[in-house]
Amino acid sequence: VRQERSPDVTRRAVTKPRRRVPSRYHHGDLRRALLDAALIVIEEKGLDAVKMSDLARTLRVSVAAPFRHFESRDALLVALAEEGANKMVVDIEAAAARVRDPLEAQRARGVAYVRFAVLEPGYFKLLSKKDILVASDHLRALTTSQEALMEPILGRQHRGRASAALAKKSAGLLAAQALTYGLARMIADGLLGDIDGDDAALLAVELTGVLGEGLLPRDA
Amino acid sequence: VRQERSPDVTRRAVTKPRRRVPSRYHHGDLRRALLDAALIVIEEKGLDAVKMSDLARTLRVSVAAPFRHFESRDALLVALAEEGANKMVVDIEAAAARVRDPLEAQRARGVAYVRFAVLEPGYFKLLSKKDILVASDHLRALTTSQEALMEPILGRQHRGRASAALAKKSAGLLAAQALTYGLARMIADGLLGDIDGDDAALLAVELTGVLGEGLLPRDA
DNA sequence: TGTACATCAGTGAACGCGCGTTCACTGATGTAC
DNA sequence: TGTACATCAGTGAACGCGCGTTCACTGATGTAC
Repeated sequence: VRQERSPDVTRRAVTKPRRRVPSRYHHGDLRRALLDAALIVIEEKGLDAVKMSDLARTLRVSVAAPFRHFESRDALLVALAEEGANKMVVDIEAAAARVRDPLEAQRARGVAYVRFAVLEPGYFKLLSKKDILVASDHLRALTTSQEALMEPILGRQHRGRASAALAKKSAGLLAAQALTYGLARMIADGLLGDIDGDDAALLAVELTGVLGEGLLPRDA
Repeated sequence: VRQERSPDVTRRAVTKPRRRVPSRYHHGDLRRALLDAALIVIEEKGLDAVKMSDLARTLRVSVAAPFRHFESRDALLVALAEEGANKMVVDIEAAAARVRDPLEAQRARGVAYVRFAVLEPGYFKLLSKKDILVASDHLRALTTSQEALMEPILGRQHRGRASAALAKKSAGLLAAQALTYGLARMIADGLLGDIDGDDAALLAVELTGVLGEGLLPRDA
């Protein structure tokens, strides 16, 4: 009994990426297809343009079918956001891992972040919707790092050099984040027109370069 | 005849800010009240929460009444955005005018921008909706400055020192904009939690300070 | 000062559409024997 | 290998609600004479 099932399961797993063509009744992998289609809609027309019925129509499936795979529209978007968050983290850490020096690694993260915003505008837009991020513990974790950086800067009690140094370091980190976040958002919001991933990365490199060296003349 | 009207008009203009209390049939200034109410809703619950019928209910007026003053919901939002854009420009230029040195003036603009984002979160959110900005020539003009900065940076043909210098200057300006835009957006998007205008301004001062001096140690 | 009339800014009821979601159903697939 | 049955993933029709917008109307206000 088990002998028969086991190979079956294996074969299916192996051939998974291949289309199952078939009867058009049972869709190959509707769940996957819904996520993919939604992402494309977000890229092209924004989050609000994602309609369950449109997705169904696009995939030539009845309007009720999507609800076999997602409890609600929100659930679909949250699932998509989680995929996006994973991809983003993987991309960014991969970029950082290629560099030894910690400061350069941080810079590489910033560049990768901007690049991600350009290459995956759908995911990026989705990941900047607060109400969607809040809907999942997994996603919430992504966004709770920045606040800690402010404390040393805003804390009025700069007693001693240690805390002044900490404030300076925090300000540097936050400046770097604000800069990369700002650049990414400017691009995503269309303020810089259409640009490709390479140009975006180049901009990120140049701007973080400015941040490193400073705007003011260095009169030794 | 004219003698009678003239003083009337004058008196009305002078006492305009005062409430006209009255019959509750003719609302004192429904147009103004609608804009104010919409702004509050945006601040508290976001743009999508602005419903014409809710505004009407809040102001104790029938659902049809708002349409006597605005052709459509969109028209109301555009009018509000125009007010916001005016206020923003006034605030920013006033801040810049207080400073002599051009570089410091630019920095003051950045600080004022961040402050505006915090003090007027409703206007700020509204002004970052692309489809609303596009709806008015007046607003479109606000957003078409950045793209020009990219050219010198991205232009592959860095022939001669002049263009290299230009690229450097553009990179500096764009870095400053990205940084302030990023900080403002981080705050508006709630990534930094609740902070007040003074803290926001302090953060902006500190971060632009970092940008001025540079992150890397200055080994003379 | 009083009256007629135009105009403005409300009312209240309803329309209509878009869209998420549900329901009872049915065809296809996999498993047990 | 063939048959019975459970289960899964579809269908198609409809519900229902939220909300922008419209329509014919009416009360209030200002102006002309």
